This record gives sequence, structure tokens and C-alpha cells, in this order.
Amino acid sequence: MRSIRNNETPGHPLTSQRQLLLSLMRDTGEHMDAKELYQRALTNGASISLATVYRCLHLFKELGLVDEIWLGQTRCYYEIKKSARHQHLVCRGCGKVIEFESPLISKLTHKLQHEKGFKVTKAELHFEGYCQQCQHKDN
Amino acid sequence: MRSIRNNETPGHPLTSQRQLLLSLMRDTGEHMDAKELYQRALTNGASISLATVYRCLHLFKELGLVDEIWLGQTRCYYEIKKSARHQHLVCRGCGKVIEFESPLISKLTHKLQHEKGFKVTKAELHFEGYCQQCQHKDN
DNA sequence: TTAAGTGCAAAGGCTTTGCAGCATA
DNA sequence: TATGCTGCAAAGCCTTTGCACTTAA
Repeated sequence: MRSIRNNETPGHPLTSQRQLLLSLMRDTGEHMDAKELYQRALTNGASISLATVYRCLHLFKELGLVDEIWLGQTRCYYEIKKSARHQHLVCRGCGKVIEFESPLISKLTHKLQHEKGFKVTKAELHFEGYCQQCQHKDN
Repeated sequence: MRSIRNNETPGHPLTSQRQLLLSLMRDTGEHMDAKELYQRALTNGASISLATVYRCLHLFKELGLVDEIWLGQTRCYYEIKKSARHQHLVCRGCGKVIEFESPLISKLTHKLQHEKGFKVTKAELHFEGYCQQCQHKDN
């Protein structure tokens, strides 16, 4: 994994905006879309534009610093890459996103590589449904 | 599962546009986005608008006739609901989408229901990577 | 006949991009 | 100093919506 911080990739200066965005993502540790990240940056008093947030997120993704995930609803979220890959569970009642891990994914990944010769670079498992609280409301 | 065809849901007339869209989706059997479906309809000489395609897809989804799936790239696809749930493998080289099935999903679904009390209504597994041909090109 | 669907065009969101000025290395 | 980044505003896409007309039942 390449990094902006330690000069492994010349040509990617560490601007104050990038520094802020990365630290915001590290601090919250949660998935955020571009707009949420932008608004958090503004709350922190930063001078930044939405366009820059998008450009930075693309760069981070290319450098392997963040993961891009789709949780449906045509929204695109990003989160700092973690060592342990986890999956997402979205509640259709309250919108809450629950993270969980499963070893089944890596099993399946290996199976695909061997049986279909497909080289997997990304695996995403996405569940939708209702959490315990929302099941007891009138859906 | 309710159907437009057999009068189980009064209040949803079967217009020529809906008839065509459903048969197009049944014939191709593949996932398509709204625009692709629209263009196929035009090719068939139909009189239809993109807005209608979107409205019909929403209706079909609500009636449980089609599934909505996200394959990344901020694009939303639809496909006729099949009895056997399958998952998707997207090649980042050529864009090809390969379908496959796995019993692991239903295992995991049951586990979530029992261990977390989460009622799962939809499970989607999405892999990205490179197919055999594209691995041999210069990526 | 009447509730519901359709087409058109406009509007809404989110994302990308051109360009001139600014900042990092 | 030079390459690359930023902000702004405009443009691009995809999707939704208002409204008047049309159609299935």
C-alpha cells in the first residue's frame, strides 16, 4: 500500500486539505460519502470545496488508502482501509449500518480464483433488512 | 409474489409499455439498467419514454417482479426475479458480468438472523477483479 | 367514465471538469 | 521554480417530478 505521507509516491504533495480529510476518515473510522466528509471538514473550519473532496477521495482510492463501497440507493461511501475486511448490514427501517466480519468471504474468494480463474480484487457482501428494534415497529 | 398480469393487484393496469418491458426483461434474462432497457424498447419500435421506464421499474420492484442490484460505478441495474438467487462477478478489465451461485449466502443469512436478530430481506454479494482473458493483458 | 399511466420538459442530486490562481516540494 | 492542487462555476449524468393528455378496465 502506497502512502502520501512517507514520500513513496513522488508527485502527490500532502496538502492541508488531504491531511485533514485523511485524519477525519481515520478519526471517525466509519464509512462516509463525499458530502458528509465535506461537511465535517467545514465544521472543522477548513477551507475546502466539494470538488476537492471528490478529487482527494479518488486519489486515496487509487493509492489504496480508502475503500469504496456501495450500500445501494445510488450512494457511494468511502472508508479508511482496515486490515480486517468487514461487511455491511443495512437496516431499511432506521438506516443504521452494522458492520460484521465473516470468514466465508475469503473462502469464496479462493474458490473463485481456482475454479473460474477469476482474479478477485474486491469482495463485498451487502445485506439489507430490519434490525431488532425496527422489526417491532409497524413496517 | 404479486403480478400485474393476473389481476391480483387491482389498480395496476397492464399497459403496452409495461407488457413490453416485462417481456424484454424476461427474454434477455440479464441485468439491465434503465437506459439499456429503454433503448431495447426503442429498437423494438415501441413508443415509450425514459421516465416511463423508470416508473415501471419502480413498480415492478415494489410488486416483487424484479430485483434491484448495484454493481458499483453508481449504476443501478434490474433483473427479473429468479427462483435461484445468484451473485455477481464484475471484471474491471472488460466490464463483463459473470453470475454465479453460492450456498454460503443462505448460511450466512441464517446466522445473522439467529445471532444478531437481524431480519434479512436482501443479500447481495459482489466481487470485482479480472477475468482470465484480462489478466493476460497489460493492466 | 374514471382512476391510473404516459410523454415531455424541467428540475434535482451527485459527480466531474476547465481554467486561472495558489501551494507544496 | 515547476509541477501539481485548489476553488469556483459550469457542465454532465442519471433519476425524479409536474402537468396536461391518453388509456385500460
